[in-house]
Amino acid sequence: MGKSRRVSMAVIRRLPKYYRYLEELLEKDITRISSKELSRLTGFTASQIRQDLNNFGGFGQQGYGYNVEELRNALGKILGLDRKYYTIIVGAGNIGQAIANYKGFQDEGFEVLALFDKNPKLIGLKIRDIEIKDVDSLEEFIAENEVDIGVICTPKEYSQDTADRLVKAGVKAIWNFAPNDIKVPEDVVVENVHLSESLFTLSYLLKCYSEQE
Amino acid sequence: MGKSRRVSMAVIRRLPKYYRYLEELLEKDITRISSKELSRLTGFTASQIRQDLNNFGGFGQQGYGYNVEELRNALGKILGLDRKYYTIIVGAGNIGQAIANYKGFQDEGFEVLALFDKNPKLIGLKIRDIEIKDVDSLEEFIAENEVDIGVICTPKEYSQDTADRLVKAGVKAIWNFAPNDIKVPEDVVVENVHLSESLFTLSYLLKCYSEQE
DNA sequence: TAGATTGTTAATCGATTAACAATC
DNA sequence: TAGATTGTTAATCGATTAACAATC
Repeated sequence: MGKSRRVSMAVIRRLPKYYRYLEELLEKDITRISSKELSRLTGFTASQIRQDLNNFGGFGQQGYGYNVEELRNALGKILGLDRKYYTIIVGAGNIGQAIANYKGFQDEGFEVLALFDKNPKLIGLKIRDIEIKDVDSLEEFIAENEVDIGVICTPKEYSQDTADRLVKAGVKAIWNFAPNDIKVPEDVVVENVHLSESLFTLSYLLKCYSEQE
Repeated sequence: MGKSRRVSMAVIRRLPKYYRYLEELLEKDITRISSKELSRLTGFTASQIRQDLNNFGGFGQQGYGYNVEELRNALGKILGLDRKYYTIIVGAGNIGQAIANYKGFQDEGFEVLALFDKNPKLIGLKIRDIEIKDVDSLEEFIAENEVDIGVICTPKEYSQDTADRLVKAGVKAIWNFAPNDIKVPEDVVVENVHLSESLFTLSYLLKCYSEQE
């Protein structure tokens, strides 16, 4: 049923933000919202919001706006949050452990099944009740468990090798925290979190602002 | 000397990636590179790369390309990486500790002076040799130390209050890991790392790919 | 010199904004 | 009904790509 033209990445990256604000509104027991009000919250223009949403369907009603709960649910479905995802984390260092510890993802349906590391001092330890396993058993684990998402938290030297192993074992989605890019086949999706790029952007902006004075 | 028209955010966000690949080339002792080769590495078009760089000056040479070291240094200067930054981290939970532990930032000139938390069990502990202090002493610390960047790693309930306090104390740049947006005055720059938005984008993309089959 | 590759201008493409008829 | 606000089309704006003269 893929009737629609492909939705642009610019739109897609705004969806989670809409979803987040709708969750917030729902918590405050607000039942309806107009694109104008949503514009004030998100900083996007009302026109853009209506355009974005209409990529996926007409969720609103003239003269009324949008029902918060309906729109939240619709966006959740669009984002694929209406199901559970099983994840594993490769690299049980600082970032790997921090992600395993973070409960927010669990609440949204992303469950961490296991951590993997090659450091014998870490293997066998538990983060919450998630075991750190020997990375040598990675393929075996994936073969025996449904793994939807592989999270790469290794140093950059191992990120490509880890990606290759995950892909070969059948993982179709990778969340990459290693500070370099990885190559994967076309049917595998990668989302990068390049923290240093984010930090460098901040330092650029800070420089610009201080020069203005 | 602000001669140039303002550079678009799209360009700015590509600069750290150029910088990263140039560092990599330098490590491999490669001395020159053309926009065409850089295109192969980064995935951006050669035309775009030349356009991007020419926002800041003519770093290349016809028939030759770019000198890797020169361009790396030029980009480092543009990004503001030719100086040291003093940072503090507010919120010494999983993510706060992970960032404090990560040595990569230190190597690029970002030094963590202190962590702050309100949990008495954490106050007094050290991450590497960085002390976790009582968040009540935040203002005092900023008054007595040069703090360029404040990193917010608190739960979402405290992010706005933390931002307000940092801003009031004179901090001009905020790196925000809390899963919500914060409001700051115009002369303060904020860079968000919204991990759940990143994860939701991944789940959207995974859904799209699997539906195609 | 001939070949390569830049810097830059012009052309294209896509995304955002504006406008408004439809309608709740 | 009158007012509000959507969905959608058209207009604008900005970013990317193509092309090529300049020149190392």
